[in-house]
Amino acid sequence: MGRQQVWDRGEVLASAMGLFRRRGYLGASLRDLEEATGMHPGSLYRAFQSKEGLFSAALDAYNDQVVEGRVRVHLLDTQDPVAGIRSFFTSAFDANPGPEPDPGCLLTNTAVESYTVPQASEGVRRGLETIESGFADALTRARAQQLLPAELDVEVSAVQLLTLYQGLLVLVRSGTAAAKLHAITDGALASIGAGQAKAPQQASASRMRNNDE
Amino acid sequence: MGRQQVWDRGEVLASAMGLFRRRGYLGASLRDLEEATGMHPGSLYRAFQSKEGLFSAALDAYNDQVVEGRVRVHLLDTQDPVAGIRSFFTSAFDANPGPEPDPGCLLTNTAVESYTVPQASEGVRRGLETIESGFADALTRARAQQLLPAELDVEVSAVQLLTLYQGLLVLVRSGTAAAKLHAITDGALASIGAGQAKAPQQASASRMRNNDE
DNA sequence: CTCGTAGTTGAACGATCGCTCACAAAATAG
DNA sequence: CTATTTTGTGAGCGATCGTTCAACTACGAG
Repeated sequence: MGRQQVWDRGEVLASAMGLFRRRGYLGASLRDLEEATGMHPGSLYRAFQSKEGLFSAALDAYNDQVVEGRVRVHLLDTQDPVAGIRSFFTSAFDANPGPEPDPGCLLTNTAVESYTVPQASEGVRRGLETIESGFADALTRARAQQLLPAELDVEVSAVQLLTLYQGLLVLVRSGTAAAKLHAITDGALASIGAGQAKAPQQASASRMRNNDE
Repeated sequence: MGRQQVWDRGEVLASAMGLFRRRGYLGASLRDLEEATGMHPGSLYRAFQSKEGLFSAALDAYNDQVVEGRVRVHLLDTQDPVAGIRSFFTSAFDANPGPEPDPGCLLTNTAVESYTVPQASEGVRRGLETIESGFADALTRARAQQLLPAELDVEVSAVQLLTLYQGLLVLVRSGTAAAKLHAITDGALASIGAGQAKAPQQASASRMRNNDE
């Protein structure tokens, strides 16, 4: 019984997530969120109790949809795990269609903003672990396919890739040129020994040199 | 002629810098900044014109003092450049004395918060470049001392270290355990080929395994 | 001692913040 | 229909935001 809900939780969380990714927790005001989601403050607070509650739900949705989706597509379900690692990196800065430069990674941004949203740290931890274990899976398969050196330490390399990836996202936000980001991606693959058995794409031959956008 | 200024610009900027590092630009309110610096709004605005102006000055001071100082001590003035690179990494999460967990890197935080403080991007760029060229200098000297492989590409490795370092700072803010951060540092040195000629400290023998603080 | 100048002080401005709540609207039950 | 329950609506709350400004205080010059 009672009136039926007219808004879709997934759509609302997607809109809120987009705003939080672009502007951060503090930078997204409730008025902004109302406009983005099309909801009114009463309904928002009935559903999520507070701005923090909405953020928490958006972070969970980000983990469940964006992070897990990207990990699955690029790292788990790929035929060529090495190419998957590469595309996992490049898709973070390539293929930003329109005028919006970059939506930002909610995990990276929230980790840095952690002082302001302390109760979100568990969500951040969960997302980072999802990425790390995705790297570990891809590395294990790549090693089994002899695309990587047999003596590669998968656990250590997975953390290394996670760290490089987070650093790359920081550089993306700082406005680093795409060529440099590609060079970093090449270096990441080189550092785990890729290219000693195969060379699936055009060589990484010094894409650097130009420093700016 | 006229009344003489009673506050020290360096001290005021140091206090403001500390607050911005801990809480970010949006998270540090003017009331907070007044308390931290001991100044009153009138004087603050007379001297810095706006909150953004104060932040800009604090970011410049951060580059000139903290970043350049750390780069000089660990990367430029060291006898052993490889050990310097290691200590540059570890000093970002070790040696946090008291209750405060971590002040945060103003470059990392500002890059991520860039939407809110667009005119700070030049300062961020400058700081990142200082670190990168510091790495390049240390790598060049290390290679000359045959501490690193002769075929090492200094430019590529310097960007790689910068990216890893930024990623490390994100992980620090996410509450990653110190053991894991040490393992990342070990991996960073391993990825540039350190340890093939010398082993200046206790081995990196799998410090991993424990996942949490 | 007076005057002009540079610096300090803090009350208070309008705007916006996160949030509440009384009420209206839409659904089911009897 | 009426009664009950759930959801949507939006005016508006107190608090705080970044910022301004008029009064006040210390200095040097004449």
